[in-house]
Formats: sequence, structure tokens, C-alpha cells
Amino acid sequence: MPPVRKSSRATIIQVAKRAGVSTKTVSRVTNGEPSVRPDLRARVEEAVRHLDYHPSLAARSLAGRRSFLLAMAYDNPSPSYLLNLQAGARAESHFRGYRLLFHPCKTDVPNLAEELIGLADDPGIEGLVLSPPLSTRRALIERLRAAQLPLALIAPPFEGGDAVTIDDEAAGFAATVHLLELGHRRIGFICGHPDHAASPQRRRGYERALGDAGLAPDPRLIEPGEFSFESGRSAARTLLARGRERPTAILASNDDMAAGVIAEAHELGLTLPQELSVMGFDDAPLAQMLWPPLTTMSQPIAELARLAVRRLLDRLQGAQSSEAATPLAFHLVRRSSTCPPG
Amino acid sequence: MPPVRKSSRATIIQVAKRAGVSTKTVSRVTNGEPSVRPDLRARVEEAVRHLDYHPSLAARSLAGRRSFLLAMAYDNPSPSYLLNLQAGARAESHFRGYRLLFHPCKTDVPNLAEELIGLADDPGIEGLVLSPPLSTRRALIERLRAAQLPLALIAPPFEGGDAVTIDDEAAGFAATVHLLELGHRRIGFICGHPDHAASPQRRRGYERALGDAGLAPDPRLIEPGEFSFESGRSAARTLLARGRERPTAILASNDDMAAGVIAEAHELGLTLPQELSVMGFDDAPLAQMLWPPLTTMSQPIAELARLAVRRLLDRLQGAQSSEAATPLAFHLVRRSSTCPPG
DNA sequence: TTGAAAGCGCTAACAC
DNA sequence: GTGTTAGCGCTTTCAA
Repeated sequence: MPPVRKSSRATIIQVAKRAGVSTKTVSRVTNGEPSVRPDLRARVEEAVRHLDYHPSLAARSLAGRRSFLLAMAYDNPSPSYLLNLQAGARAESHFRGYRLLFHPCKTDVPNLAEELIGLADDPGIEGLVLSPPLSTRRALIERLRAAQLPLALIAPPFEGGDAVTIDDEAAGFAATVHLLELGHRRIGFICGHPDHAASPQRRRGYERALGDAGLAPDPRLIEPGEFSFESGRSAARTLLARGRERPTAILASNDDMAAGVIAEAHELGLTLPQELSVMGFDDAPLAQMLWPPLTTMSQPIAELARLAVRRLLDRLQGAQSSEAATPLAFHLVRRSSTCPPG
Repeated sequence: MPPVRKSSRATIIQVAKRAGVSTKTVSRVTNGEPSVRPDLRARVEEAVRHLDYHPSLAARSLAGRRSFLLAMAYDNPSPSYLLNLQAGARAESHFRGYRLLFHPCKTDVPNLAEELIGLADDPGIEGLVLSPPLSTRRALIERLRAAQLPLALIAPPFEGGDAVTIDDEAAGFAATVHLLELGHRRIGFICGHPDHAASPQRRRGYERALGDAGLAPDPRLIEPGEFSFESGRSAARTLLARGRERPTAILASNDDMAAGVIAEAHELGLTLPQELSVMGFDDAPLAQMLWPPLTTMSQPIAELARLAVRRLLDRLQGAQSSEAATPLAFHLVRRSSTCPPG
């Protein structure tokens, strides 16, 4: 089985010859090492351009004992969320000269840790990006850390130099303020998956906004959820069963659950948004496809993944920037699912 | 910048030593070449197991001048569709010992062909999987073929040994039959993107089903679309503007457009599904999050990608199975967005 | 059917 | 700051 496409590319030797330097100097230039005289560097760069030289990944890996490979593992939380994460992680990896492999997996398989550690051997990854819900499994993460696998955690529910998060409290606060400003006083809240860091934080923001408005949080207005459409729907069923006491607005911790609220409200024959305002988090494509279009808090998902990869690569390359990352910001996207209480 | 994780894995030499054979024999065994005496093969396999030997990708690539790398290029048609495609392609690649890189790109950048051809040099991919809408750009594909880049095309609108499709005509037929069986006679149809192979085929199925039921297709019941939510919505606006003449059911060529139809129907104050039945294609997660939940034709998207990769790899490895692939089947998923006309 | 030897293209270590 | 040399771990001749 011969290769179908022979590359016949220029090698480092040809570049060195043309530039009149040694191969080692070419290597130094292509690797961005500082100690090369500017004139030599320029000659090498000219030769590289002229010969359209691309260093062979295989040779670099073999000689340098590094794979230039990262993996991102996930257990699909939601297609659009995941795709955004992929895009951000890919962009940063690419920018830094790394390739990124995606590794879908199941959170609940018994030896997931071994499976992931195995990635360091078989494809030979240098580091692993873990996205929710994998990044929330404390035991898993401890196993991986013990195995010396460099990690980047996206939005985990605990601290660590390798974690990158979002300012969920502020987002929960801002979302609630939007509803308060519209005039709502009975605002229902549907929590996210309890394992996820965002969940308690968003709830804290909600409660703080209520407090600032002089309102005491009512436990009967707060329902658990799991980030799924179905969990949102059943939470809405409970919240809306309270007759005249029911909330005039519901804030769901993500768009999928908000879709569940909307479905349930339709089922109950409520007129939206007049009889019930609904909000979500994420600004997924879904938000625009619901009826009415969903007001939601948009989060910079791709940016989060990009940052996670950047920090991972920084650490891999020795820059000990181990202080925690500053949380990224959200913003409100107003659509038609919210209005003053009717 | 030293490697952070030194692998210190067993090499082919140690395996050869333990098995009492030459490295070449080990190589033959690990590559599944036939001409090795069973007893030697057994000894090698024992040694491989015992030493937990994994051949080094880098060394294999360098010596064998192959990268064991494939890429899949796409311009996000819809998150869940894409994720399914990714999953199928990944599964088959992995099964065959290949890694798969994802390459998101923009259909309309001027030198997309060069960008993709570049993938054969820089990461050094051996083959490229193209998914819609990239697989529909004839000029692009011709450039890539001319560059000798082995291709797999997912659902392109034209023939070719490297194309894998779905039986869209049958699907359009089956969907229409479902609506006819419910008793509908005025059935609107929203076409897919004109570039996409599926579009005319689904429409053909729709018209054939109508014909079989003794109905003449009415051009005023057929609207163009582009697979997007917005295009579905504006098509619905047109179709539903016909007063008493309006269709009692609308068949949209995908779920996103069906979501647009539903949004428009809600806007118009129609009661669904009694006053309007709606159907889509794909069975995306979205279908379950709409109100009412969407009846739709489910397609084996992951399977399609898997098949595309299989055929690509077969060709790369010399098996000239160049006859066209048999189209894959759909099936109907009944939910609540369709009912007898009321 | 099997093995010996010669690289694949690059980087590491060490000299200069 | 720069060059030389010896591999990295495998596959490929080609000979036996």
C-alpha cells in the first residue's frame, strides 16, 4: 500500500543549502529560537519561502519526541455549544502550530480515565482539553493529573491553575435584572445540572439581583434542572402549576431548558410572552428558532475554549502562567420572549 | 521546551528481541501483512502484548511516507447534522487506524481549493472528506481532483465514484405519503438549497407521491428554500398567505425550515397541528424542542459519513471498489406536528 | 518467508 | 551564534 500522494517536498537540507547555512540553523529559525543573527535568519526565511518549505511533522515528532498533538474530550452537552468550543480550541491550536484531535466519549463508562490516559500513548497527545460535563468529574481529573497528563479544564466546578471559566454569577445577575426592569416580581428560576460550576453561580446571581431589588428569594420559585429540554419542561410544569401564584417570568439556566419552558407554556395554552416571559442562557441557534424568539444571555463559548488551549500550551512550553484566568463576560440578547408582565 | 510527558514506550527492537525475530518481521505482523509463518506471528503477538507495544506514529509516518491522517472539511450546515457527520467519520477513521482532523472553512473564500490542497502538505493528509455544502461545489471538486487529492464526497449533487448519498427521492415520497394517508390534499412543499443534491430529489419524491394519489402538483404550493430557519419562515409566509386556498400541511426539506414554518404559523395565530400539519427532514434534536414536536424523516447521517470514509480508505489502500455506493435509507419519526386536516 | 542495512527529515547534544 | 554528528523508531529495498 504505497502512499497515493507523494509529497516530494523540499527538505531542511535543501533549505540549508540554498541559504548557505547548516540545517541546525534552519531548524532554529523555523522553531522561532532567538539566537540567530538577523542576516542569517533573513536568508533562511527567503529560502523557506522560495522552496515553499514545510517542516515534516513526522520528522519533527520523531526527532523531537513531541507530537504537536492535543486532544479535546467531550460528552456532547449540546451540538451548537460543542461546535463553538471546537472552533475556539481549533483556532488557538492551529495558531500555535498544534493539531487538535476530538475525542467524543461517554461520561459514565467505567474506565474513562484509562481511555484518556491511553491517548497520551497511542496518538501520543501532549495535552488534553476537557469540556463539560467531563471537566466536572473530580475523580476523573485527579486520575488524569496523577498520570501527569497536562490538562485544560473548561468551566469546571472547582479551582485549579488549569481551569478557565466564565463569570456566571454576573450573568445570572444581569439576566435577572433584565426581568426586574421589565417589572416582573415573581421570577421563576430553573437551575442547571448540579455538577456544573455555572449552575450555583447563575443561581447566586439571580438571588443577589432579587435581594438588591428588595425581594426575598422564594424557594418555591426555584426548580432543579439538568440543562436538558426535558428537565426544563418538567420544571416548568411544576412552576406553572401554581395557579394565580405562578411566576410571570421564568429564567432557565440554558436555552434548551428555556425551550422546554416554552413548549410547556404552549401546551398549557398560555400566550407568550404576555402571560409568561422566558429567558435562557447561551444564545444557541435554537434561541432564534423558537416561538417567540428567545431573549437570552450570550456567552463567548469559543473564546473560552481558545483561552483554555492557550493556557495549556503556555504551560506545555514552560511559561508558568499558573495564576487563574480572569472570567470572561456575557451579554444580553433581547428578543421577543420577554416583555412586561401582563 | 522539552516534552512534558516522556513516553518511554517499548520499541520495535525490543519486541523483535523478545520474539527472537527481526524487526522487519515485527513490522510485517503489526501491519497485517500475510506472509509470516504462524508460529513467528504468534511469538510476535505475544511480545507485543507483553510489552504493551504501540508502534510510533511519527516513525511510521516518516519511514513509510504516509501520515495516517485524514481531514474532513465543512462549512457548518447545522450543528447537530455536522456533529453526526463528525461522529461517523471519526468512528470509521479510528477503526481503520487513521486520525481525522476537522477543517471548518467558508464556502465562499476565493482560494478555498488552495487552502484544502495545502492540507496535503502541511499536516500531510492522505485524503479529504467533503461534506455539504462544500461537496456541492463542482469547480472546487474539480480543482481538488486535478491536484490528485483523494476525495470522499458526502451527498454531492452529481455522480462520481467518490460520492456517497442517501435515497432522498424515496424519503420525499415516504414523507408525502404520510401526509396523504392522514387525508391531506393541499400539501405545500419547501425545497432545500438548490445546490444540494437532496433538494430536487426530495421534491421529485413529493411529486411522485402526489401523482400516485391522482393529484397534480400545484406550482403555487412549491416554494424555494435554502435549508435555513429564515428561508423556511419566509416560504411559509408565502404559502400561508393564500387564505382559504392555503395548504393544510407543509413539508419542509429539513427541520430548520420546518421550525421556520412553525414560527410563522404561531405568528399568524394558527393552532397547530389542527390548522396546519408540518413535517421536516433530519430528525435533529431541534425537532423535539419545537412546539408541537416535529414529525420528520430521520436520516442516518453518521452512517453516511462512515461509509464515505470507508470508501476513501478502501481506495487509498488500493481496493478499487469504485462502483457507486448504494444509497442509505430513511425512516419516518411520527410526533405531534401532523394530524388529519381539520 | 525472512533478515540486514540504509535511510525517512528532523532535532539534541555538543563542539567550535 | 553556529555547525557537526548521531540518532529518533520505523519501513524500505534487496539479498538470502
